Amino acid sequence: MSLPHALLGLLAVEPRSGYELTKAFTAELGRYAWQAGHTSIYPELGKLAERGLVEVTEEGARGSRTYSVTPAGYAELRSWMLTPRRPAKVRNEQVLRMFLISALEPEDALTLLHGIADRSAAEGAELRRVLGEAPPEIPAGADGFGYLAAEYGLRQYDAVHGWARWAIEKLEARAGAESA
Amino acid sequence: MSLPHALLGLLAVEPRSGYELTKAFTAELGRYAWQAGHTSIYPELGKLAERGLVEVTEEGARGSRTYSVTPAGYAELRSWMLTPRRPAKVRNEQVLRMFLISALEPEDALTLLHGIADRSAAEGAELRRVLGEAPPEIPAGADGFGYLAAEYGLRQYDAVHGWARWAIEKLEARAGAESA
DNA sequence: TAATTCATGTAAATCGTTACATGATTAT
DNA sequence: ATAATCATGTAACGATTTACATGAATTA
Repeated sequence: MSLPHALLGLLAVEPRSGYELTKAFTAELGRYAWQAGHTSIYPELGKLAERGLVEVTEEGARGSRTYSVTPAGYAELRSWMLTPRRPAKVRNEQVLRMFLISALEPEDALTLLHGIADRSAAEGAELRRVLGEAPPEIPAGADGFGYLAAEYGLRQYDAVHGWARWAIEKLEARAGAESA
Repeated sequence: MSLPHALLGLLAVEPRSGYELTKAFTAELGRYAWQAGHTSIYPELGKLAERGLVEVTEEGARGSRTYSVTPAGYAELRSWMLTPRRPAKVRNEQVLRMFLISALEPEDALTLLHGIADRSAAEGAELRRVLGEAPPEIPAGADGFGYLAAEYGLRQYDAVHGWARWAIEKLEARAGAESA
């Protein structure tokens, strides 16, 4: 259960409300790393506050509460970040599909692989476009957040794309050899 | 909830018992794609059997039961494989750490990145060694399973390694600029 | 014959998602 | 005024994990 650490990490970068945290999980964070909805975030913030790892440092309009990490919270985050437990929790529906490709008929497998190749190329290009507008160095402090993540996403798309193209070639070679 | 599809996929490649399926989840499948333990696998097999998507095709020693996919089960698998639902479920503790790196002090961030770079290099090398012993073409049928997955893992390690080295360089450049 | 591995299961507790619910503020 | 967005929450259900439990077959 890594949700509490995800929240501590986001709040360590910058204090936020539950609502703002929720938005972070619908962006890249939720897309590549960890998903969570507001119905798990709000109760978890309550638990973290009870444990003294976060605290409400500001209350705003519409009953919004801005949370910050406490020193104890930062210590907990740091410990979790630097001591990876094995095995790490992994769950990725897309990757699962890739692992199961051999279960399909070759024709279906190729259809799926072409879809993966096309999508990874398109999303990589889009991300590259967005990154092209960003500064060439990592901005200091809170602005640096997302910079490393974006580059990770980019390399991820490239890796998936390369793999899909490779797999297509291999499958087509096999099909060719069989019909020959 | 992708567990039923993971099971259908594994059984479509080759009929297995719950025990054998459990072992598959502790190997690469569980490491990169989807985790599950025997306590969720056995009940799920029961549910799939009730729905007519799998059936027991063999009973062996020690009460073991070998399951196979039915035509209906294969149809369900195929449909799930070829129509990716958005957003896909993603949960990866290691990737989460990467996303939260900016929350750490630069010194801690570098420690973490060096650890990631070292581990991805070592695991990539090990996988490369294992793959070096494999045939250069995808084996037909059940033996082809794992071949695509292994190459995916390899490219994954390379991508993570490249990213970590890039991030280390960027962070060191920033640290240098600040102290200058 | 003792330890290990094979092989399956249940129960309780925890975690996560979906559906339901409310009200304040801002933009059109 | 109306719609959209901001902002928080609870309840019920479903999924997952951890702990508990059993016994057969194999290996040392």
